[in-house]
Amino acid sequence: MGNDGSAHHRNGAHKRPRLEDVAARVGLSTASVSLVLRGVPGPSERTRQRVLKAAADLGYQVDRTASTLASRRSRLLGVMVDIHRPFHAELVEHLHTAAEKVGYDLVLSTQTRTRDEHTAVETLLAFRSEALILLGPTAPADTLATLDNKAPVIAVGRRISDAALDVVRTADDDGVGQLVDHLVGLGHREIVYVDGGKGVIATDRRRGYRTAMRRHGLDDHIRILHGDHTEAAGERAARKLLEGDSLPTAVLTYNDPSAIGVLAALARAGVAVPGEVSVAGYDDDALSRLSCFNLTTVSQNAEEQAQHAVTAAVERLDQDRTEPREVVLAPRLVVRGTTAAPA
Amino acid sequence: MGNDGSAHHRNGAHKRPRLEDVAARVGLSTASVSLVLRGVPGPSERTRQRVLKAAADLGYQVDRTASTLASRRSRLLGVMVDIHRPFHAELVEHLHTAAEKVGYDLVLSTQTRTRDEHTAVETLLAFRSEALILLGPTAPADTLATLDNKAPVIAVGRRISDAALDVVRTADDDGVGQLVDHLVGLGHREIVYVDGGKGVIATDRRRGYRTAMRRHGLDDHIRILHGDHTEAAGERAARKLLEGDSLPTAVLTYNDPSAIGVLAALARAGVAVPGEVSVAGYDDDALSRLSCFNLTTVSQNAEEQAQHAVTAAVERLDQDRTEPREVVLAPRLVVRGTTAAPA
DNA sequence: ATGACAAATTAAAGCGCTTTAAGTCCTGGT
DNA sequence: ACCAGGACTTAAAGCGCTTTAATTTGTCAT
Repeated sequence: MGNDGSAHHRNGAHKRPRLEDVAARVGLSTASVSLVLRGVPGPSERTRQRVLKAAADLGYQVDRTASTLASRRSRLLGVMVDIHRPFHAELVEHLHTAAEKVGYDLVLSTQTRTRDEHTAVETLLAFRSEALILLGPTAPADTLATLDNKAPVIAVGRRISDAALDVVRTADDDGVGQLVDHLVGLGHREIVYVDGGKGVIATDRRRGYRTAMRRHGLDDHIRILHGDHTEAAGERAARKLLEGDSLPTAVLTYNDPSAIGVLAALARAGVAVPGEVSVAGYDDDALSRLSCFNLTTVSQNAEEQAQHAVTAAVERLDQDRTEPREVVLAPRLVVRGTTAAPA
Repeated sequence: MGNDGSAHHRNGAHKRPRLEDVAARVGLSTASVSLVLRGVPGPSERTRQRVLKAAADLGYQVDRTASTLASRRSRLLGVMVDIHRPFHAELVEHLHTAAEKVGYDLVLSTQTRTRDEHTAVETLLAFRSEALILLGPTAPADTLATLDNKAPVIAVGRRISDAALDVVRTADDDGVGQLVDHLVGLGHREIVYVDGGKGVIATDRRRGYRTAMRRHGLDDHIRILHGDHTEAAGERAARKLLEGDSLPTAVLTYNDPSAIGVLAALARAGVAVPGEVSVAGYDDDALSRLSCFNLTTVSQNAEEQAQHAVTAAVERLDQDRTEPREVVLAPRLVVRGTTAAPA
């Protein structure tokens, strides 16, 4: 059974039903059917019911391309993501619900190792995205500004200086500051920071560390180790620490993978965490939640960022806001098992 | 500087240029411009150059919606992913390059906790995807078969019985078999398997374990512990093992997170890996590559799967293949540091 | 010059929908 | 009866492109 009538796509057997087919079925014009299907007031209740039924019977589904063309609106928000980043996955999830609430749809385009930001964005524009939500864009500010002329750009997760763009991000310096506060509150003074290299975000986090240490009068304890965004960097930094005379009582890192690296190196050297040394990361990766790490970290609140990004887009599109706006959210400290009072 | 001329989207300042604008600029018809821009032979070389230049000057970019409508082809492959799964990210990356090579574009739609497969697929259809590449679909076979009537469906990563669908997957049973072979080759006999619960994939892997054990005459050593796809399941299983009289010499798990759970529980109990017990996972997650785990596992070869999926789609669309085809690839054993000869 | 034929170009008809202006049909008041 | 006005419905003009058939232009042999 079940081998008849399937896989006949090619032979023009049945193309997808059009508005006209539905209209013919109920003996009305396509205009009426369109009205009903879009929920526009006008058609009588009886007509509504008949059209809805006919559409359902035929399995009618509106053709986005046609309706976009006709209405001159796609009601589409283009989202550029890096599909390899778990945090982006979370953002996308919330972007979907936020967008749906205001009647927009999302079209995703990802950058990868072999597909750059530019390509990803072009794709979004080719789909007639009305606004562009860029997650963690790395393009220079003026490139983004140019892009903004084609469609409102909302940059998420990164500070952009000197560009009249909408930006939604968390205060990275504040996040690291919260970590420092947390550790100092526990009694730590020798708190080392493993850096994240160049890049706006790394810069902000580094500054956050410096500022917070100074605020606590720990200027003399400021110590920054070279690093990047990888686990390997964390390991290297930890080994460097282990070579020294005495260990600090706490290590902060640029991000979670780096913290995992620190954790691994310390474990290998038999250093107890958090017994002898406290460790904390940043980003609240899925990684950090693994019970074997149970890493204290900082969460960026994806939901809130997504919500603000969509709101920003809608304000641009439907409420003709024209002034750029920067939304800076406070990150949230997530205390888990790798931080404790010093011995 | 730089505040004039930006953010004027709203005031109808300059809409995106149309074919007609380019045509007007070079004094030709839109037909010619269209021909040139699509690389269709016909226009003279001189015309070609002039059109190309004009298009570049105006920053013209074709409007996909219009051209899809007019040509009755979208040249779009709809890809349903679960954006939270790292492996899907890898697949998407390779799907992009594979699709580009054959002149297709990808449109992505993700399922999430709040957005089910059905919604994701409807979105793909609304964009007029010509074929649907579904990564790890969970819908029942007949649902997929129905869908296949609207557009060719290629299911990736999951076995589908009794449906005339294209399927691309790796042989899960073979993968686990390779792990068993590897361990037996090292001298192991007491090899336990931590199950992945219900689901086609879990079933296949379990069977692979059973079959391989029998093949090695280890029928009496077959032991399957209850589990699922989570780290927590691995931990529970390991604790159960630790409660027993004697530990097995090796533990295989349904997937990598579960193996990580096993690793964590063993570490906590002071059991050396791979000294006392060897452990292996499945999937070659980014997780398993972390140096602190360095987990022996099985890789699914994303690139090859992506390539086959795109090929399958193209065969359906452009070479009117109508017979369904199942491509079963051999997974690849990845030996890392958690497996060794038993003590 | 002239006609034949190839090369280059274009007019015009859609694609499947939305939208606006223009109907059509009732109802009820006068 | 007749008309105003409201409630529905629809004809028709696109949206920005592709594509086919037809037209124009150019080239050459006669």
